[in-house]
Formats: sequence, structure tokens, C-alpha cells
Amino acid sequence: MSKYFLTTAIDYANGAPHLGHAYEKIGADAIARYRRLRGDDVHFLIGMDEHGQKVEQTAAAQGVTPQALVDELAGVFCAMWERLGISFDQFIRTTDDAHRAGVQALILRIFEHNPDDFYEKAYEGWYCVGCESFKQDAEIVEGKCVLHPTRTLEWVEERNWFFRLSRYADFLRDRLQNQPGFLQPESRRNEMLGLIEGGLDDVSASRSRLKWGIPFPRALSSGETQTTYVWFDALPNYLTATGFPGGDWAARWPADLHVVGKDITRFHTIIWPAMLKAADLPLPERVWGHGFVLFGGERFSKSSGVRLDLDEAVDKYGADAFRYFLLREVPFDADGTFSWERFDERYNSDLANSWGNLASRVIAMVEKYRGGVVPAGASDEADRADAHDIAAYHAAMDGTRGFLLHEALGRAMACVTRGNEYVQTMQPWAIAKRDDEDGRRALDHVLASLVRQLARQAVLLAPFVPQKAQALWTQLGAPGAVLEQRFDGLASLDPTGWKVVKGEGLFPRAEKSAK
RNA sequence: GGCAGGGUAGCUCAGCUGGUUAGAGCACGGCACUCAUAAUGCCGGGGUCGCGGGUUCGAGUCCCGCCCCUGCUACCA
Repeated sequence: MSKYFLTTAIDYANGAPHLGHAYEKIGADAIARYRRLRGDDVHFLIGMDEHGQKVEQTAAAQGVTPQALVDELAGVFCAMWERLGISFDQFIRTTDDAHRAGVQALILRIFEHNPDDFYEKAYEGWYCVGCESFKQDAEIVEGKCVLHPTRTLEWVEERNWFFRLSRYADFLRDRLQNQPGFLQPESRRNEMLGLIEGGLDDVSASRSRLKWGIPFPRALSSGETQTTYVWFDALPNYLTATGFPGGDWAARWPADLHVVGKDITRFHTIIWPAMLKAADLPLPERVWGHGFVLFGGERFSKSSGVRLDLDEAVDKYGADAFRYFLLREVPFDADGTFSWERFDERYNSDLANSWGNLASRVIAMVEKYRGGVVPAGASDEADRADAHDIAAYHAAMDGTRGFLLHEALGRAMACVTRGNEYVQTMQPWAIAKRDDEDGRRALDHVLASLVRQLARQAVLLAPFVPQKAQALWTQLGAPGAVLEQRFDGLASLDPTGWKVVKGEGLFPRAEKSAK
């Protein structure tokens, strides 16, 4: 049993969870569940990024302490992940004591292994007193901060710790070029290579004015102790989650996969690996930069306030339908769109009409023609055809080509379509009218094949729609839980003797909604 | 501005190194069937392959120009 440690980006504690957060967690959850069905010893980490200026300011605006604010948000996020069926094994928060200690240990380890990688330098830039932070050109319009146009920006210098990122350009380029799986999809990899070609600048490792954070473990030569800046505060969560520097952190580290948004692949494939290299620690095996979900095709401007309410989406057809829709409709390697219309269409055509109805008709026939007990039957064409789709399903999921969840789902659904074709072609209701031994045997064969197909579908779709997959598994009378199954066992799956139980429809068909 | 990717049926997309009448799913229309969640199966209508040139016996597929969209171009995360 090989270990599989996968993570998602930690979410910034500055507002409620939105569609983008959910998409990433759902995608990573499907991968985690997929790995478990392969038999891997999975550890799935998610969490919250709780330090920084914005948290401090938001808390102040609400009249609460930063800690109270992040405590509340952590609860809100956690509740949403539970609701969406995210099977995380660990929820890390950067305000955890263990994380704080781990960050400091990591920094000290860099000082120890590569003393020259940290150095003092003046950081200078336009500083907005209103924001209490430095502003980049993009945030400055006509010489004023866009958020505080009445204030005057000040050119400020402060002495900080800097990390010598520039030193790792060759190392990083080599890694990206020679280990293609290190960053996928390829478009992201090319962007990072381009970025490196343009030259890497050193990055700040500490800030003076920042208060809500982790104390940088070394004082400046002036004696001042500063606060650890974002990269060194947030990114190490993946490492500190293992218990680093204590316990047997090395048993879990390095991470096998970081699932992150395409907007932060840079941090995960440039800065983070350089930090680890500087500390003489193993690098993560893979980083996957997924795309974004747009909403309704609209330009989601801040003014229009267009935003998807996650609870509303889950309320509509349940968490699994929402999971299915996002992962089927939005390519995991590119952007896609959420719209209520498409959600309704997908729900009815794929889940209700195809899959739910296939289960319903098969179970009904086993009850009607065989008293609910699945007869014995040898494998046939349908099993062989399914095997092709299953191979393609794995090829899309196992990382060799990246994590193409939408493709894997397409393959699983191809098996469902085949099941419906099979019923129509075999016409079990016609066979049932025959009153001879051959007819009896033929019907046994067809029903056994159909139940076998459905059971396989339950396993294949379990990573994506875990609750519904289990519901089907139960209705088929299959033993144990679907999540205890292994892909290895699919080929020899034998439903003979299972007692089916027709329960609630898996996905009740929805009438055309007005939404 | 630079670099990268993309513009193919109403919608979401396949179309490898150029080659018979451009494909799939959904949506739409007709037919069939009745085990089933009025579900399923079969057949069908529907496309100036962003625009304009060029190379070639032949281009959605190569070259040039143009238009449009998206991403990256680093200290909010």
C-alpha cells in the first residue's frame, strides 16, 4: 500500500466559501477517493490561511479580534466541506501552534543549511496608510491608491529579510523540464518556464508593519524582530501538517500532489520548491494547476454582485449532483462555466434519465422476474466493452496525463449509456415471456450482466458521487461499502445471489424549473 | 507591449504528423419499445470549420496578415 499525500490550497480567511473554493475541493476530493479505491494510503489535507493584513483589517472593521474572525470562518468553511462530502483527513489552520512552530523551524533550517539564502535588504515602494500595505503599479491610479483615493501614497523603505530565490532559477528550470509531471497541465508548465527565463527576483521573507502573523525567528541586525511574510507563512502548511519538525513527518512528506488554482501555480512551483531545496528537504512530486469556474457566462463584475450561492446549488439536487455537474461540465485543466440551465439539463439527461433510470429498470426486472435475487451469468460483450472505457478512465485519472476528471467521468458515463443500449437490444421483457429452459437461462444471463454493470458503475462513479454510489450499491444488495471496494476487484466482481432492494430513485427527475 | 493557448452545429467540445459526403453528447423532430424516474433505443434535420490572402492535385488541418477571447508578465492571497 503506497502512501498518497494530497493537498489543496489553503483558503484565505477573508470571506465565505465560494464556487472557486468548492470546485477545487470537490476535484481534489474525487482524486483522493479515486486513490483510495486504488488501494493507496491516502492522506487528504485542506485548511485555512489565516494570517495577514486583510484578516487584520477585516476583523477590525467588524470589531472583533483576528482570532475570533478566523475561528468563525474556519467553522463556516469546514461545515461547507462536510456538506459537499469532502473526505479530508486533516484540516490545518495557519494559526495552529504546530504550524507556527513548524514555520519557524523551516526558516531556521534554511539558515542552517544555506545561511546565505536569507539576507537583509531594504524593500521600498508606495505605501498606502489607509491599507497599511505596499501598493503595486496595478493598484495605483493617478498616483493614488484605488481604495483610498483621498490619501497620499508615501514612498517608504523598510529593512526586511529577503530570500535568495534568484539562486534557484537553474534548479527550478531543470526540474520543470526534466520532470514533466512536476507541473501539469503543460500550459502552466510553459508559463513557469517562461517566467524563469525572464529572470527571478528575490522575495521578501519578513515585514515590519505586519502584525497578525508568525514572528520571524531571527532578528534583523538592528535587533528588530519582524513578522514572517506570506510565502513563508502559508506555503509551509503542507509540510507542517505532517508534524514537521517533530514526529515521523518524513513518513508522509513529500506531498504526492498539490492541487491548486492556476493563479497560484507560481507560488507552488517556483517559491515553494526553492524554499524546500534551501532547507534541503524533498520537493512535492506533482503540482496540478486547475482552471476556474465562471458563473453564468457573465462578467461577474463586483458591481453586479453575481455570485453563486453554494447552499442553493446543493439544495437543488443534493451535494452529489452538484459535484457531478462541476466535474463533468468544467474541464479540470481549463476554465468552464456554471449555469443553472446546464445544471438542469445535465441533471436530467445524465443522472436521472441515464443512470438513475438504468438502475431503476434493472432492479425492477430482477425483482419482477427473479424475486429480487440476482441470478448467475457469465461475462459477455458488455463486460469487454466496459473494460475499454475503464482503461481510459484510469488513464485520465492516474496522473500520467494529468487529472482529467471530466474525461474520466465521460468514460464512466459511457458505460451507463452502454447499459441502456444493452437492455434495449436484449429485451429481457421479451425473453421473460418464453417458457423454456433456454429462455430462462438467457434471462439469467442478461440480468446478471446488468447488475454486474451497475455495480461497476457504482465503483467507477464513487469518487465523484460518493453518496449516490453507495445508495446504488445498497440497492443492488452488494456486500460492504462501495468505498471499501478496489478497482483491482472489478474484473472478477460477481453479483450472483445478491438480493436487490428497490429503494428511492437515485436521482428523481426534475421538472423544468423556472430558475 | 511581450510570451502562451484558443475561436468547429443552438450549447459544451473531439477532430494526430493536410486526403473519400466535418464528428460526439445535450437540445430539437420522427419512429420503435414497455422492464423503467413519460424514462430508453433507432433514425433525422442542423455547421461560409473567426475574417482575408497564399502554398498544394487537395486545408478545419500548413504559411502570411487582420479581428476577437483567455492565461502568464511575481510581494492581496
